[in-house]
Amino acid sequence: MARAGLTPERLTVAAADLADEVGFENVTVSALARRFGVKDASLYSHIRNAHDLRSRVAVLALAELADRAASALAGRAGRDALVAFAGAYRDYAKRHPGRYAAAQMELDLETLARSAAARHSEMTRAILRGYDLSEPDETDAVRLLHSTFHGFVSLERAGGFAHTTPPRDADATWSRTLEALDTLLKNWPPP
Amino acid sequence: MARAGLTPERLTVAAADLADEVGFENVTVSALARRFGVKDASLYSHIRNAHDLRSRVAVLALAELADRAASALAGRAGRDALVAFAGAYRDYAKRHPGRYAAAQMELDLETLARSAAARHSEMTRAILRGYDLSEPDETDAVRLLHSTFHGFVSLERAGGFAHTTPPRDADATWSRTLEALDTLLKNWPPP
DNA sequence: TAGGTTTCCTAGGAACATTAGGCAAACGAT
DNA sequence: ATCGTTTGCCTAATGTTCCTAGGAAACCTA
Repeated sequence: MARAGLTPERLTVAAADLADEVGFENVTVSALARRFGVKDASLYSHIRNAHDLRSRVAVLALAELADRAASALAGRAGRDALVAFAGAYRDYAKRHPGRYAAAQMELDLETLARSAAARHSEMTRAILRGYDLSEPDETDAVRLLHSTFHGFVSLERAGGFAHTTPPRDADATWSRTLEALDTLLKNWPPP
Repeated sequence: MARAGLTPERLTVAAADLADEVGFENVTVSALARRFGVKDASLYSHIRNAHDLRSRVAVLALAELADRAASALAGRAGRDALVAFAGAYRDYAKRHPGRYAAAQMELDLETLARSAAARHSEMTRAILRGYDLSEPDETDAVRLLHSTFHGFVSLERAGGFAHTTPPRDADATWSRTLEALDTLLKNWPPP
């Protein structure tokens, strides 16, 4: 019987694609095996278990997201950098809902350490160099930006902005939010 | 055989408690049946299916959260109101991680409409009355506050703030974040 | 081409989700 | 009280998923 050529990497990418198609919560070992035309048990030579598989998707997504953010950031500074970075973030979440959901998964500290999470922080810090903040304000601002981007994207995806009175386009709110954050970083309150 | 006295309400509360103890993703029909000492099948007279059960937990959590926020808000205005509201939000998430995770579940629009989601928006709007914003800025600010609170709590829980250099207490960042948001609302950028 | 390794298989068990149909407890009306 | 009706929990059964153990065939290497 011809072999399917499974590897942890191929499985991870396929699982990520599956997540984008049917939702991260529906990424199962069975579904993935089906996609490769092999039996469930065959996957266990390449991944430890279902949780391991999902973690790998999370790590992949974090890395991809960091790559896009890095590209967006290249050659920009200050407010431009902020807008580009945030745009890359939101765009990725829109295009890859399953991957983005994976990236939000609770990773154990070891996996988190091996992930691109640190790159995300560094990039956010790079943006802040265009403003005038010193520690610990910079760390606080990094966290605030992360929180706001993630919270916005997450609420938008959950339909939290759908039924408001008066109606208001999410894109419009997004630009205004970025303007507001820019203003805030320029007027960061003294201790 | 003595009856167990199951009702949708009791099941929902028990499922919410279970979520806080073992995590929302481990709330299963089987585990809940075990807790009541009945067979799995017995629950299906009271809930439609597993998804229905989890949605009910989500609706419960949203309502509880709205109640706490409302209490926190009572008699306060402006910056005080902002801090109290946000504190209630974060505190609930810390005390009830399973319920909070449930509240983040993607609800279908019908369930969302029957939930306390609208009360949350109204309360956030109430806070903003202490500042000087008019539409559509007010809607944008509501969304920004929601996003930031949710994003912060969500990242904090996922361990996103654990390993930063330099180290920085999450509580400290939280107070500074609220100060910053207060400043921002007082200096909301013109269109 | 023979031996060893890797890859995928079969077989099987445990947990969970769900449906169909049954019996007994609770309840309401006489 | 008792009779019928409703309701609540049961047994039984099916399908899905996760996972382990051990076997056979494909691939690699000497």
